[in-house]
Amino acid sequence: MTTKKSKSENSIVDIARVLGISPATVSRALNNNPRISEATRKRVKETAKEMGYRHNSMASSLRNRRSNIIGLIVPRISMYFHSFFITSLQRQLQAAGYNLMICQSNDSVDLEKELANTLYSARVDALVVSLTLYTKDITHFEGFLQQGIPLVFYDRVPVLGAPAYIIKGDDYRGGLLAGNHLMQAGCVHMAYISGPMSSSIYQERTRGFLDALAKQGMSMREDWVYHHELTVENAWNSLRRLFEGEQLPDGIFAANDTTAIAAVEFARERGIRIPDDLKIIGYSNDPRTAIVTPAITSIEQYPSEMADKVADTLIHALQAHPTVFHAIGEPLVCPVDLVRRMTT
Amino acid sequence: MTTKKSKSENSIVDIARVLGISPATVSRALNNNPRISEATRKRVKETAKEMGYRHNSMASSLRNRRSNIIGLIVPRISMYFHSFFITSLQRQLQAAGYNLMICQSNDSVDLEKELANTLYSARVDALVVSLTLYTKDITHFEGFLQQGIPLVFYDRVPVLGAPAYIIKGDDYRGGLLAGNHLMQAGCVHMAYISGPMSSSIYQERTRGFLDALAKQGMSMREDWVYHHELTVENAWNSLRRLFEGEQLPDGIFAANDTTAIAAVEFARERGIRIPDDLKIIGYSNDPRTAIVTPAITSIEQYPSEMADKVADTLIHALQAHPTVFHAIGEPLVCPVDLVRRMTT
DNA sequence: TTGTATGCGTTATCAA
DNA sequence: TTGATAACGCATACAA
Repeated sequence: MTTKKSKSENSIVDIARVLGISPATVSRALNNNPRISEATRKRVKETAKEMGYRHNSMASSLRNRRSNIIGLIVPRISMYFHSFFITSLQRQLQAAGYNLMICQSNDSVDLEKELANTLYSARVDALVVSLTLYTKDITHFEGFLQQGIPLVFYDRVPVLGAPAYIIKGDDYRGGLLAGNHLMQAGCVHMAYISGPMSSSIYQERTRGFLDALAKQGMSMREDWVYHHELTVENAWNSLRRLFEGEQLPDGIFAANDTTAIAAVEFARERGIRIPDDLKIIGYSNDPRTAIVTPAITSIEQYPSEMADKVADTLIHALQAHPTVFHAIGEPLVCPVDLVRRMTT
Repeated sequence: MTTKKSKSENSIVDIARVLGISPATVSRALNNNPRISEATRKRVKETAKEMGYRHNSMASSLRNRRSNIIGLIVPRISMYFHSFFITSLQRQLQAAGYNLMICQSNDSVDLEKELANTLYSARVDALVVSLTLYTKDITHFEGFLQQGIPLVFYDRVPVLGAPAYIIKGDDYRGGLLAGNHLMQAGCVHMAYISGPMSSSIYQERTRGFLDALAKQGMSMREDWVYHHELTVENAWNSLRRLFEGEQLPDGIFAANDTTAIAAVEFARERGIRIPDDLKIIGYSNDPRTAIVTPAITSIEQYPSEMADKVADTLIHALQAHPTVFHAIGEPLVCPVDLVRRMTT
């Protein structure tokens, strides 16, 4: 490899000059426009290669009024669910000729707003968003709607709905499955550690879980329901409080796997036997749930399949396809499943 | 309702027309050019806001010949090391006004080439790359060098060097630490499960590990050294072969944590006691090593700190700073540390 | 089949 | 302090 810096770049105008033809012809030849002769096309492409020509996406985007870039705002790239979602989404979009501009909100509403504005200015052709835990107001996405730029919310979607494409997991059913499973396993005194109710996913998981219990005529001690960000530290704090009273819980529904793992470690430290004395179920089927001892029962969300749905929706919307893949504002709900392991 | 067709977008020309001033003035006002009066600036900004104006990065990029986009090619976004590296890098670059275009090569050389070309055409201002396991030829990055576009390799860097910025972990020392630690823990019959030697990181970890042993006058059975992609399946295959002979190993250096975790699970299944009968050390200090039982000793690579170095290098290079942060072609080597847990 | 002319929206240069 | 103009590189409508 050499470092030799060549003179300034060659444009289609330079190629045209060299070949003694017009820039328009060069442009058409390079874009495989059928109205150009095979001979010219070949000549142009060869010369372009020789001259080290590279297509300028910025100029092309400006002229075409489309960037071929799709924006993605995700709370945290390092979360299992999102990292697999992204991998799958990117593969699909790449194949369709789009590039992904991935940004992390880090669960900060302010940062989410800033990123939305940046991507708006960057003229992304579409925007895909999984909201922060605390996003209530979604006016920072209004510009996209007004400009008719396809907007897709997935997983953590606006609580109050939105005139956008909405693709979400069946969190209600996930909660229901968790509740039913714990009860079938014999739990009578259940605790629930959930994320903040400002997020759609925890609202629904909570509703599903409580409905499951209610259907069996069971109710929960209010002080055994915790709502906070589901970090390791917060989990331990809640677990300590949960186990400081007389009555001990015999089942815990942890609304994410990080919390479920913390619960397993907490139980180990306290010498609480799992699943005999305490049953635990997590959420997301993070691969970590399979490697801890005992392996944790969890709810699978199929991130790749959800990404496929998002990609399909995007591609249809971007091509202004006559039959829309699914209606704007009508949530598309993706299935979830219980994965039973050793903690229940 | 009138039939007035709502104009899709307002440009600075539209703002200029409304205010009866020139587009140049509008541009300068919006860019906080000091040669514009405070009054005008305020008037322009207010009107821009009212008219729902958004800056067009494509046009601006074309004119300025810089996109403010930095390309990133990473083998797999879901690997712990890379996902934390990305998070940190993105925060830094965001703060400096750059957007990241993240792409995954999925350890495919062909895809890496394609992505390099795409990002080249997309006119990224700089490119950051961690190579696939198999990339030997790096001519697909030559265009960047020829155009003087800053090119940074990190972690998995070109084996033969390159006239680019190179930032890597101290894999040689990591291997050395692993070897010394196993020997200090009393291991005499060690096995080594490594990734393909086509990758810089495994070359160096291997060299370090073998050097450590050699310094103590120890050598390794050649059939106890495995080289393959470090997946769960491959790990189990190698482990099975490793334990099918008469002589059993008393120590394993796994060149990544996925393999170390597999080794722990394998030992559990076989009833091999850890660390009594077998000691295990992994690489990367993936958080998973801390949650398996027993928790695994590993080598910390400090991904965030490496990202900081990459960000510093990029920002200096992009500003054509007189004092370059570090010389082109001279690898910047980042420290690693041993994190001792229960498997040694 | 190819050429001419124009404009996408912005900003740097030069002039006023 | 502001304005007029040109150009960044490309792709299209229209003309030939």
